[in-house]
Amino acid sequence: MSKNTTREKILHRCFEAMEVVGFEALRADKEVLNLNISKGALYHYFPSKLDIGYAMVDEIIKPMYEKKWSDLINRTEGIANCVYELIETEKHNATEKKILRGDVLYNLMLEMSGVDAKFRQKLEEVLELQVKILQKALLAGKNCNEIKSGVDSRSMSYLLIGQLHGCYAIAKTRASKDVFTSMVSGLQKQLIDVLYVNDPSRNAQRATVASA
Amino acid sequence: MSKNTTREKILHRCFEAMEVVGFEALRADKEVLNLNISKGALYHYFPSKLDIGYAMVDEIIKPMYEKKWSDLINRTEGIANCVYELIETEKHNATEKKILRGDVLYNLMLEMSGVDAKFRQKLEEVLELQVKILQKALLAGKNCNEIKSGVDSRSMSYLLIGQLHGCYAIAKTRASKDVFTSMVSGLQKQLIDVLYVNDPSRNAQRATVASA
DNA sequence: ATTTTGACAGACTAGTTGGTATATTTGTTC
DNA sequence: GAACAAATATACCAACTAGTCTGTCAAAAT
Repeated sequence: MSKNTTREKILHRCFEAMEVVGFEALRADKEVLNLNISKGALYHYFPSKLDIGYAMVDEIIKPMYEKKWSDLINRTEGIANCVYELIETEKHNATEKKILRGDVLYNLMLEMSGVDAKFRQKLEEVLELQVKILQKALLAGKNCNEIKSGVDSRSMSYLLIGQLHGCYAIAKTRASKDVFTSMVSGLQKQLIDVLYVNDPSRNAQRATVASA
Repeated sequence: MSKNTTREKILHRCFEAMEVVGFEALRADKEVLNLNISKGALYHYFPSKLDIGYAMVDEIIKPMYEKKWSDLINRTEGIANCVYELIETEKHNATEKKILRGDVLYNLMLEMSGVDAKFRQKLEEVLELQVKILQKALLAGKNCNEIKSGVDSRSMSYLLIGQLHGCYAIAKTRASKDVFTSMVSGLQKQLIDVLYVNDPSRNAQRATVASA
């Protein structure tokens, strides 16, 4: 987390740039030059541009998306509500600028999955990590009778992640935050029908989701 | 449709290449060289690479996605079934290779929406075209009591397109056709709960979808 | 018949790319 | 303080990029 070492400074700077322009359009040397780090230092820490990409996925993106769903980890009750609130958070975190950029992971997935096998594999890991968290949570939700017993937790987890992706993608092309929030709201409504035994949007109780 | 003229040959060759590698990675001059068309000819018909992109969207992609939903156009009955079958078609058309490539439009949306404003606008048009067809169909579906009256046809149309996108995106990174088909099946199940008055998957009657 | 035009050919250019070679500095170990 | 390795700087490079330039050639217009 500390950005003290040269390597970490390089990594975070490149990540910030890549968030905006994508991986292929990232000019790593020019980015680090703005930090008064030379090309020599860059290639001292990373043998190639792709290796910077791998490191970004492993060291920044993966933890980022684990944290995103962290409220669900090891939770045994209030699952339905927690899932609902996490999706709600997604809406609240959206800004016009972020929507134009889209979601880093999703962008990378589409950009790099077909370009480099190792990159694809690393992105798949991040995807799988999220799916596993969700899957476990949905299973727990079924156990405490919050989530309908008919749903297959694994495929539902994939679908949920994919659906969120869809919202980002459409909103990016529509270039509208409102499109995003209304699509996510639509998604939530759908989930209420499909997933939940009770309607979590009716829970007036304070959000069980920590603001960490 | 006829690929007889030089311009059309250029356009279709570039499109085929772009389907695989994306727009930025497309080397238009090298592609057309394989057709024994020179760089001079290329830049005779298109002032810039971006203009090739615009033409591809307008002249190839847009009609392609209109055709995709064409069975719904002006339909006044059997809407629910038709939507269901069109999604079913999506599954059947999937091949391992196609899934690795992903969906052309969705790929372009993520790649180009943030890069070039005119490109974004043209992609938005294709999106809007699809949404309008779906929206009209859902509305008609409500009229003939096939589709639940509670659904907002416009936002549901967006969501549906987005959800399909999500399936493509995840399946691309998971590099698996099976992931795609199972996600789409999950989506269909969801739609049955959310959208339809009756369950169209139970309609054993021959598909109302023409194979055109 | 001559000029004009549209369709093409292909060598060339200016700029950029990711990456390397080599040199120098800094820190560490004996 | 000599020896050695890690860290950093910088000039350089080959490959590649989109796009341009000049020119040819055949058909149409005058």
